[in-house]
Amino acid sequence: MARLIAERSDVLPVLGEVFREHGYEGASLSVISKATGLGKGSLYHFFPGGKEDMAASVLDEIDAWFECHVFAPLRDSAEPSSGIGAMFEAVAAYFAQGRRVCLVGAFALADTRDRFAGQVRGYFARWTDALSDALLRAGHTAPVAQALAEDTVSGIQGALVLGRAMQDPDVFMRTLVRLHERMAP
Amino acid sequence: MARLIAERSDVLPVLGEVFREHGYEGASLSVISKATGLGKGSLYHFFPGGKEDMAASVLDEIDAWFECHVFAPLRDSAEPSSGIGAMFEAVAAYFAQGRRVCLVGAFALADTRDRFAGQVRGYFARWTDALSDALLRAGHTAPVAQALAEDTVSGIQGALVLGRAMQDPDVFMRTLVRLHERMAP
DNA sequence: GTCTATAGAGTGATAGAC
DNA sequence: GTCTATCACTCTATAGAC
Repeated sequence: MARLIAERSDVLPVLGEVFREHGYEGASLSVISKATGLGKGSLYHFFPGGKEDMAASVLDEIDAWFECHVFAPLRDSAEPSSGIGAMFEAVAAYFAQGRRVCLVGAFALADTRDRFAGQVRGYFARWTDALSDALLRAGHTAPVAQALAEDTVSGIQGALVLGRAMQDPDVFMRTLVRLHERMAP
Repeated sequence: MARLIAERSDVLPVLGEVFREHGYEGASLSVISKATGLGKGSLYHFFPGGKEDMAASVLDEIDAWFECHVFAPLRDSAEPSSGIGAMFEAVAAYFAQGRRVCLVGAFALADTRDRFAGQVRGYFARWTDALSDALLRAGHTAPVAQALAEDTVSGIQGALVLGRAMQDPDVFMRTLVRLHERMAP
């Protein structure tokens, strides 16, 4: 019954949802095993480092997705405003209009921060840097671009927290619109 | 050896720090027992409902602190701007200038959201309502007051996430200053 | 004797590693 | 699937205050 269904890359999105729903500690191997349909043996074959390996791989995958759909457009768009527009669209889609939580943000708040400090920090550092760069090219001064970038990235995270807390995804989309409007030069 | 040291109310702040540091799932009874210096017997005497009871009591205590130092001043200050000023001061102190995380926000992002949904939601609902009320009395229109209140509360949460992620507490204080400035009528 | 606060051995269940 | 460690929790025992 070998090599029929799964590849490591097929498992990562499922793993991501499990960690999002249950958190790192709450995602037990039995929950993971059930969600992925893989036995513990297969899981340890794909992720020799166990649960920590799984979470780190999920963070890597998230980072790659944002690099491709958010950070790169911010840096590389000829027209910075279109890169910024792409960012807001990608973010709205990725977080399912506020119904989905940011795993990196959740890891930052929990004790998982220390365990995955480098990946957590890198994700947010690259995001704010890329956005600040785009805002600079859009005509803002360096300190304004820096402040706006910080406010926007943290505003997105805060809206995800508040939306989840209030059980109202609209909070997220409303906030996204206002954050975008504040960037008008 | 009875009735010498501890009262329930003495234990709550310690419990709060334990949950902040380790999260709900990560705060095992042995960690809690060690941190509080209380055996399981005492813990279950004070909190018959076990760990869930402990966390709910901590949330209640946090709520009471904010009610006293944040929500009430927002609602009751003769001069709304002084209530708002008091809020920013209390928030900076409570979150230790960004070195301390918001337990309610962390619970909102994790699977604990469902378990403590009412308390999590109530905390944020009362905060945004009280702030919106103060902003209204400060001269903003109702929709602007509502939007500003939402942006401010979520901005505070986001700054805590970003600051923790970047391991840079200054992010929080910078953001607090900017959030305050945006409220100028 | 009764009540409250305490400690901690002992429970079955379940965790993650392999 | 097997392993050991640890989980949340229960229960018994006991100290002192009334």
